[in-house]
Amino acid sequence: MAATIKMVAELAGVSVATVSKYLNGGNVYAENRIKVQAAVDALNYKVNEVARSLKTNKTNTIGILAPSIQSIFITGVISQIQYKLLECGYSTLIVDYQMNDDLEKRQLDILLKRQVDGIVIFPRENEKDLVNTIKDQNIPVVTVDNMLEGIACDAVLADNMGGAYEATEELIKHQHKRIGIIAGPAYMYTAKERLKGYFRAHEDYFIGLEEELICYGEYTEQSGYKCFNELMNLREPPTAIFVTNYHMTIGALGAVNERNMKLPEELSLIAFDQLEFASIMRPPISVVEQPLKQIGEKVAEIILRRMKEDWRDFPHIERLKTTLKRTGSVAGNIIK
Amino acid sequence: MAATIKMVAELAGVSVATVSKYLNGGNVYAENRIKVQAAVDALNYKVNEVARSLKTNKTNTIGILAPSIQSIFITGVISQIQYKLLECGYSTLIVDYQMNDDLEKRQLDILLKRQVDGIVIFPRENEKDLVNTIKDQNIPVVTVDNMLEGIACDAVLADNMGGAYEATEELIKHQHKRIGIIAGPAYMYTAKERLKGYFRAHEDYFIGLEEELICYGEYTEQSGYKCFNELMNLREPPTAIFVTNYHMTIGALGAVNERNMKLPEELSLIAFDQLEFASIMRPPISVVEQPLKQIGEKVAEIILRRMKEDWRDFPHIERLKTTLKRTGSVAGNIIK
DNA sequence: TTGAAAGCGTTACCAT
DNA sequence: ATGGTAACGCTTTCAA
Repeated sequence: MAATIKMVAELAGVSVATVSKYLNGGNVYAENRIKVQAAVDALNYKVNEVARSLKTNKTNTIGILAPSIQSIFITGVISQIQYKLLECGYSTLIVDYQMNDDLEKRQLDILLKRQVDGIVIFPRENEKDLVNTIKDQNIPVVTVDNMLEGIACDAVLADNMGGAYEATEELIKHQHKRIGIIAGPAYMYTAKERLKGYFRAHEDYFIGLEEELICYGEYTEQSGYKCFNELMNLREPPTAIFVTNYHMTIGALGAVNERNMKLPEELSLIAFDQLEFASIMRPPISVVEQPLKQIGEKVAEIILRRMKEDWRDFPHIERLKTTLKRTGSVAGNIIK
Repeated sequence: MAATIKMVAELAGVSVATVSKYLNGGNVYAENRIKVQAAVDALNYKVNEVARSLKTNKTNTIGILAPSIQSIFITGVISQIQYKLLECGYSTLIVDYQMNDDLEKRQLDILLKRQVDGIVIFPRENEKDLVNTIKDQNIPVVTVDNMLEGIACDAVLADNMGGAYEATEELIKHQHKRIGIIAGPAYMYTAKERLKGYFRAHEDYFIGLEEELICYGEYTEQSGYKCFNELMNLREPPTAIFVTNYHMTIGALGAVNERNMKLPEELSLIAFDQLEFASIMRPPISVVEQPLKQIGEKVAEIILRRMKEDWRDFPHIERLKTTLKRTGSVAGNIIK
């Protein structure tokens, strides 16, 4: 049976109120401080956060609603959020909805029932209702890696357009004119932004866009594989391909192997996302990396501010710079 | 302001006791059921789990204490645990101690203060004290991917010895006689077991062990790189290498590239762990995979049983079979 | 500075 | 079946 504040008070010979004040850093006679601390030690007392939460109406917990916890992007960001929040005395309740709409609702419900003080959500597409539900309860919410259009909500994401622009530009500068893109689902904000970066780079360098060079995948390995083959089966295949996320890159590289193609001689390739294995591929894969740490830090910072009722810059949209890692998967003469 | 049970009771014109009974599936007049449900809907009432927990002394939460949530092994297992527990109405509070002893203690403290009903821990080495602390509080605890020796505790892990045996045997069957191993830290249980499998296979096939072929890494990328080079710099280097975890495999493969070596012609290689990229390497890397899902399921099953006070088979040690994926990174004539 | 007591939202006992 | 009420462990107000 765990010790309670009452037991501590009795052992120390003071009132419960005094113990509470001591524990929360209030003014207590030096003499009593010692007695209370002795009792705490003797009983190995630990405050019951459940009771505290009920009384204070604050759980010091923020919920994180993620589509999956098996993606390095997501866990990297979450890990950083956790770390930052921990410093400020907050815990995180992470729930994973396995890309399933129903489960997502249930999981959000759980977070709400547990009275989390704030929510971080990695939306996929249609969670406007969810976000509104949360806002209705006056719970701060920050979205990550996506923007829910037509809704006022803080959001933190990578500069997807900028990153995609940089990737495309890198290919263009290597003299590529026919650049294929394996894009994400047309309804996803990040996918749209990445595509936009690809478009802009073409415009800026006066290269015409070819419809057939744009293939929409589903951010999955299978679709990456399929799109890659579609692009390479064109009458006039691209000389370079930009793959816009991790899983599709795996699929595309599988197809590269199957076709026994040599990178970068036969094809230049550049990817978007965190690729732990990028450096050990032969050749290493050039990649536009997202700033995981900074994203996590920014999310934590914003949600902490909101929980302190600081709404000055609401809604805040933060786009963080990506990093292009140039390695050996892009070939061609460099112009410029 | 969120609705409370009292507000529901008032609106429905019944007592809070009746509402509570209704919510918890007790016997309530059909007429009242309807009235209460109507009030619940009207107010968008959601039970306050914090208050419920205080009263029932159960949080329906289990804590997961992991060294990091950025490893696919760990997140794969956690994801499965979450999923299974969710079905039974439990949530999971995941905390990540970033391989840091102090942080680990703090995080455990948080779990305890939050009154979790059970704890799953991925220990590294010296968490016997921690586990005892938990047991002292009568909180069920299950360890994953490690065995704390000299302590009675449920444990679920891959059959590390069997998997390592199989990997080594695979190499032996391809006529390799000088097989290097990049082992884990000598103090880690899983590392010891994997090494033991390597030893046993040598014994069973009457191949002498060579001290110099055993290199102890730290389960990190850097150490994998370093060990690989040490092995290949031997006067008589191995013809095959068994790398015993994910990170060291990345390091080793980096060294392979740097040396511009051709797998499997110049060296056979086999790895242990989940390697998402194994199949897209050229050649694909043969790998002994851990049964993530089954590990997660088993953990959930055991902790659920313990929380129900079913201690029949305590302490239960479960070793789950690994799977050898044969691909193209092992060469040699096959004997059998 | 201290302590008695109210009350957070819920459950569960017990009388009705 | 229903409802009044005590109790869970804590914080906070207010009087002393």
